[in-house]
Amino acid sequence: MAGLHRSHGCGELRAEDTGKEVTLMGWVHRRRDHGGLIFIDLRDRSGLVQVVCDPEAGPAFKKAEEVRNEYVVAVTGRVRPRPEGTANPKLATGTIEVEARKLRILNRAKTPPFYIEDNIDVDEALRLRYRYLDLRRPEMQSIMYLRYRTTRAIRDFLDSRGFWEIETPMLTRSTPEGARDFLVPSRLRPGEFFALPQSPQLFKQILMVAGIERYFQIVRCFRDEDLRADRQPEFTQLDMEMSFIQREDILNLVEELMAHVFRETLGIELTLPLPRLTYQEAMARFGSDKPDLRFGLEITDVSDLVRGCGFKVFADAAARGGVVRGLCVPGGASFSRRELDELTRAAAVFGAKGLAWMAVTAEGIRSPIAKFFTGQELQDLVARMGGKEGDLLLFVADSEAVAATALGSLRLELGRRLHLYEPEQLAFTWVTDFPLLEYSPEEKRYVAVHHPFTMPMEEDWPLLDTEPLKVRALAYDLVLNGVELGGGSIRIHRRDIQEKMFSLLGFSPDEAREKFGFLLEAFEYGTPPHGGIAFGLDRMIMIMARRDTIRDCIAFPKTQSGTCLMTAAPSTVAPEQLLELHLKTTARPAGKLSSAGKA
RNA sequence: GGAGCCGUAGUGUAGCGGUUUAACAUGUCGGCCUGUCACGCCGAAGAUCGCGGGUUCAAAUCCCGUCGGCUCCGCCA
Repeated sequence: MAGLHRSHGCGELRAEDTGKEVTLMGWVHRRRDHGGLIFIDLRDRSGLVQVVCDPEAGPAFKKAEEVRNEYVVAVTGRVRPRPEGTANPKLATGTIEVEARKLRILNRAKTPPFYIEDNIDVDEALRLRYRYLDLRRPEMQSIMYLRYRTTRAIRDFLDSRGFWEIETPMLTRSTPEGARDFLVPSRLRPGEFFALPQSPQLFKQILMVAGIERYFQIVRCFRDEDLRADRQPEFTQLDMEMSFIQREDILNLVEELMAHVFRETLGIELTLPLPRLTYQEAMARFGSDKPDLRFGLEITDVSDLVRGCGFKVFADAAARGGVVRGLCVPGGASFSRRELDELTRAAAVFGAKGLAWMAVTAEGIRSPIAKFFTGQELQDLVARMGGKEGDLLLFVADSEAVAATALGSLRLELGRRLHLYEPEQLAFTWVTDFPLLEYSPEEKRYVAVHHPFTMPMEEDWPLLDTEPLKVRALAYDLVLNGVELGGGSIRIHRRDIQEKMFSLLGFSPDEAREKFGFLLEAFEYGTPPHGGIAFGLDRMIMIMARRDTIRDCIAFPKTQSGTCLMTAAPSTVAPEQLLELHLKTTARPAGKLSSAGKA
């Protein structure tokens, strides 16, 4: 490197730079050796440029013969226009090239196990094992850059609205409720453990007691649960909390935040206000508490129409307090037997015991169950569901919850299959008025749908004593394209309501003090009304980058089994380390992970 | 905890109706080549068919187990 100073990024050079003497540093993307003339596509973070090594131009040519893909090199030369007819319109730098005078090999490279370019078709395990090569690919770099620009836009916006970013502990206390904790043993306190935070929930509320008024944090959170395409054991939240506000204030602020972020990062203007659905509506119409509003295909309830019908499955479901609901699939009458079987299987995954269908044809209704209905009943069903010739009516008869979720998942499957939406579309919606409580059969008690500090809606307070399951919470989720981006609530700041809540959750005052003592104590010293929200940043980036998994939006993600293929973590540790921590394991460790380092 | 899909040269695939020199593409290495940009042409090397066991005269191929990856259910206040 001595004496060499990088003057430009490879991708920055343009026709205006013609004649300039430049020094570039980057990776050899490709070498085209014509014997007497060598082309090198040189790549760095900014892009690609063609370097020409001509024996006449200097000693670079000799060096270029040694060069291989992914070698790190420095090139000094002059920018010149490409000869007539040799411009490359596919490259931003395609009208010019750099005539290399000097070329220095800064580092050699082994041949990489996959191409360093976009749209590669390799096993994801290989990409994860060689993540540093994967991240060298332009599409991955652009996601990392998008992620950085997004957090910067968030910070800019919240700063302009008077929010302070404050850090909260990573080593904290295990609290009941919620996901499984990751535990960290305390060396100094034998037998005791810290937990990694599932979210900074309690701390941010205490910051409100502390008079911070407006807090945010872009913060790592940890949940020891099974992974999914959109779930990692460690993930990043945008966490916010505000004092002296009401629900509307938070929703409005978040809408402006989203509008700012999408404008600054993607140049997309959102139309405000964002749509809103209540939980009830979302479940009834879309069969989901995170409905994908990029397309219609709404669910229709026909329970009343089939109550007395001759088809026992429907009539019984309606009579026993269940529901019969359906979807009208445009053009679905042409589905094959096999496609119908697939849909039935898809519905079964979510607990539906069966899927009934009726095809609307020119000759009338074609269906294995048509014979159980009168002509009038069939006519009413088709009319209610808006069926037209060529459509397919699908029905699920079950409890309300099963019918809703089964049809909700069918709806998504059909939306995808029938291309009912453009993948590019962005459909935000708020879902509000979540139930405060749900009943847990395993624990035989009520559990909080959101969390134990969520404020019930004031008009439902009387129901707390009579029908707690009907109480709605001042809780809200922001949903984008069927993905839950985040959720929050107005918090309880009144002691009597908090005590009521604990008693509904089955905690005695002593238990509540034992589990949440520090928060309850803080609340006794003058708590402002407050509320907040938290967003899954990884998921947000996933949608913005139009990816199918958050693994693509995290620099170093874990596999579905929670391991890191690059570092081979987790691993066993030295016996002395365990001894120091006063730990003894009862497990035989699983098979060793193979890692790049050991290969 | 459960269901499904996948695992064959560095990479992506074919072969799976049991007997093949395990094929193709690409990459790699060597040679030739002064306007290519997925450069081209010629040649070469490269595979314990994820691992273990079983069935059989014979297994990449069939069976069982196991490991790893992915998707989903449960789980994720």
